[in-house]
Amino acid sequence: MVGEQLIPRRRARCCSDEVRCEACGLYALCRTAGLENPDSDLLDRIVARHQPVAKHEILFGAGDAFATVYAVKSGAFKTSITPDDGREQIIEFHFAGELLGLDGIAWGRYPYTARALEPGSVCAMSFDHLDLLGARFTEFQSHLIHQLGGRLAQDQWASTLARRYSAEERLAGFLLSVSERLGAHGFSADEFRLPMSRDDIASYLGLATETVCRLFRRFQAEGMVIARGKYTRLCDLDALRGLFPVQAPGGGAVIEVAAAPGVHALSAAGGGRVP
Amino acid sequence: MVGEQLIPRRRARCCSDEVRCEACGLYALCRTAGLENPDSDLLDRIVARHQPVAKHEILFGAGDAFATVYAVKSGAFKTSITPDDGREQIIEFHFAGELLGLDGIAWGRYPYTARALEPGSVCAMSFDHLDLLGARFTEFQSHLIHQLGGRLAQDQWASTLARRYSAEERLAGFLLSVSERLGAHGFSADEFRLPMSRDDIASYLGLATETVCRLFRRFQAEGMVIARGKYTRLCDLDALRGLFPVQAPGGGAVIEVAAAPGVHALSAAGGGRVP
DNA sequence: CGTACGCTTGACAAGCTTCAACATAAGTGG
DNA sequence: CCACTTATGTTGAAGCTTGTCAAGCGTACG
Repeated sequence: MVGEQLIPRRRARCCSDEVRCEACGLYALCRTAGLENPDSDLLDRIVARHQPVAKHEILFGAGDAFATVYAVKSGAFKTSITPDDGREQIIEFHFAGELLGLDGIAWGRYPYTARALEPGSVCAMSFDHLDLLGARFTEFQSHLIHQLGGRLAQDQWASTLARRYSAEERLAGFLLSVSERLGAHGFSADEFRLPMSRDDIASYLGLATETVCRLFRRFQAEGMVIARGKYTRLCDLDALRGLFPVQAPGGGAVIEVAAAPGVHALSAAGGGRVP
Repeated sequence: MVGEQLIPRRRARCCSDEVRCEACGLYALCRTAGLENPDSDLLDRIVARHQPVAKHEILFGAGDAFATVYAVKSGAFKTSITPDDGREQIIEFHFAGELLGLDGIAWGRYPYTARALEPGSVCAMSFDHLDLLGARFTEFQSHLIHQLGGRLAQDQWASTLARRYSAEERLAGFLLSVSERLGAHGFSADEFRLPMSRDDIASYLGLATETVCRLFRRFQAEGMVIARGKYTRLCDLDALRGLFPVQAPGGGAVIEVAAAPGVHALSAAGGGRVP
């Protein structure tokens, strides 16, 4: 009997730094596994919740056997690979509410290393004992397919972004993307802490650290942002959108779909919007 | 009763330009739908096989409702979007044996346009009547999850490639990727026809057409490739790998996994290799 | 056989990286 | 709590890669 005690949908700190379950990428999967039923301990056998993670802690390493999908509850992570030349290449950043490790499903191993950018917590869903789900397994898969499909479209987009655009456009696109993703999970969309270093941003965008620095300075001189260290405020979203005019397809769709109740992943075209 | 007549696993032209079913990305899904049983017409109600496609023909357009996943049987396709500025941006190329349209699953619409680069044929799997699969639906989903996971890892990789590397490295990586993908589906890995224009390659790699031209010429001058128009021969794979030292993760894994019999998608860590 | 499109090549300009030096912030031990 | 050390961030100048513009060439297709 763990029940509500371990599922604090609304914690004391309402505007806490921890994402609500309803806004988490794992929500649909957890719900399938019995989240809605406090008496069921099925969920607890599949999902280890609220695991604290220290800064710089490694969640999984490149090549580790795939067994778990993580959801970031609070804090932020980076995924990266380190080729032979030793220079770390950032693959993606992962903020509260987003999933980590899905890419390992096909290969059976995680293709990159996941490391915490700051202290935080995760929920860990074990994929080893999904047979416990029984009849719910099919529904579970449907939600998983939705998650994968959404990530696929998002990554195609990020890939295209990186190829086509100039340094200025990339940084604008990056800031807008962070803003949108934080906003989609219930955090402030125009004022936040960028938990990663300038080096990480540069690696992610395929630029030199110095270029990122200069661009932050220029954006600030032009009144578009205020950047003091990791603290970042987007003052003029429209100006940033002017620099990066293309809207990401399905940016927030992952969440909408995942949170929509009763969606049949393979036939529904997005389902209804979450109020 | 169509049976074997419509499933020519070995056509008259053994080394035909058409990929074998066993090497096709849809194979595991087709098998689930009854490919192994010639008497079953279930497959025919779900998959429209060997549809001819003319050069430049559009398979689906950006924004069209998602209903079908295509497998390229022969020929090649490009997927692209055309933003407001009117300049077409290539998202990805798709060769024989590869899937098209998976990205539409989450959004319910195809996020880009798919167009034939040359005359070819496709198999079209309708996602509207999957309820026909009945008890096999779960297995079907497992294979689908594998496909999605594989594509996810591959796209992460392509994205990273585009960001980090110089023009020279990108073209080397591109040629190696084409080589590997063609080889994985039973075609020659060091001598092939590049069906797309230099413009398309440039757009895909985020370079100017002229840069791609100059690089082809330089590669040829250095004896790494022979390029006469679309005909391409990779003479020195090792030299190319020297330019682009990082191995793509799970490059051929999609096929291996999809073709492996009886793999349970969510638990198997890659399964056995296909002989 | 002719025309149109794609491909190739050259000259120049711009943007970004690299290298180097310095400033600031974050961590560490006395 | 402060001084020291190390990592991270910022700024400037020089050079190289790549894009842009312009023109000529080859080839494919009607």
